Amino acid sequence: MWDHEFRNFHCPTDHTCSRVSLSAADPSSYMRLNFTDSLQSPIGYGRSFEKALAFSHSSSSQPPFSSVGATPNSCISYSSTQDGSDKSNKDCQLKELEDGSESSKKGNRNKLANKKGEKKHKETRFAFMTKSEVDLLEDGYRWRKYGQKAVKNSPYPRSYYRCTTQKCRVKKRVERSFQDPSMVITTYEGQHKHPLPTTVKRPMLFPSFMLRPSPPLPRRRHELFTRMPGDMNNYQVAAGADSLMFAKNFSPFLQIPDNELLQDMVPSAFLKHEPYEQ
DNA sequence: CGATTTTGACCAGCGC
DNA sequence: GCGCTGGTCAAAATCG
Repeated sequence: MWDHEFRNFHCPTDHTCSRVSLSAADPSSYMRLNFTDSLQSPIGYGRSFEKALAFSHSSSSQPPFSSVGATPNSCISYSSTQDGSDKSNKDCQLKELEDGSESSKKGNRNKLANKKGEKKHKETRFAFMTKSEVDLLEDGYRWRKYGQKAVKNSPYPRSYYRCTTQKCRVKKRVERSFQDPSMVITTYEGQHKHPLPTTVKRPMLFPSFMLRPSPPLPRRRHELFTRMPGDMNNYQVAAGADSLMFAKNFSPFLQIPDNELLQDMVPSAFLKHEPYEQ
């Protein structure tokens, strides 16, 4: 069950992918992953999530990796360190975030970005699972749905959203696990470079409501689960929607101060605020 | 009436 | 080359 769920999150090769970069500002800080055999098993879904890996493995009593110099504004992405070589493990490489030009004209969009010999650039992705009744969790940003596709072997469709902020190219995908319909898989792609919208609703999971002393409890819960394939019964509850202090609960893998937020540690590469670039 | 969602069509990448 | 699949577009429908 779980193996299927996270097939896309595996390193899609049989290489040892053992480094997780934690901080965009400080590349020297990183977490080290000790992948289990299950993670190194060849898998069939290689096209997704090969750039970012943000799940922690909790099937053993020992944390599978420890944080080293993690910063609050850490970004989690993933790369391979096998032999220090890139040639044979392209699916595991870490790539820096880039802003490509937008080419959305029908019929031209992919041709322009995919000239002869050039591979289409893929933004860094970050994926996580939440337990929720609703598919779309509030993260403080405004999203516009631009597509929905049926997922193979699943009765639940995958929805595609784009950040509504002008010039922001961040996307996210939301799909419900067909093995455990209570679980929602959310995948962020790209990085926000603008502030949170001022008119947005209070985020359910992400932190703007932390600015308020005692926010009312949301009616729906979003619990963030972080784990890797293995023991389904041993996942980590990393976040509860009624509190953003959950970050400390995440700490078996990420050492986050008590007052830090999920936004500060997990999807920060995608949610962190930087001066808006016009 | 503008913003958002729905949905069928289209396109590219990949495997066979 | 062909079929499958994932991702995106854009017109129409719906919403607020």
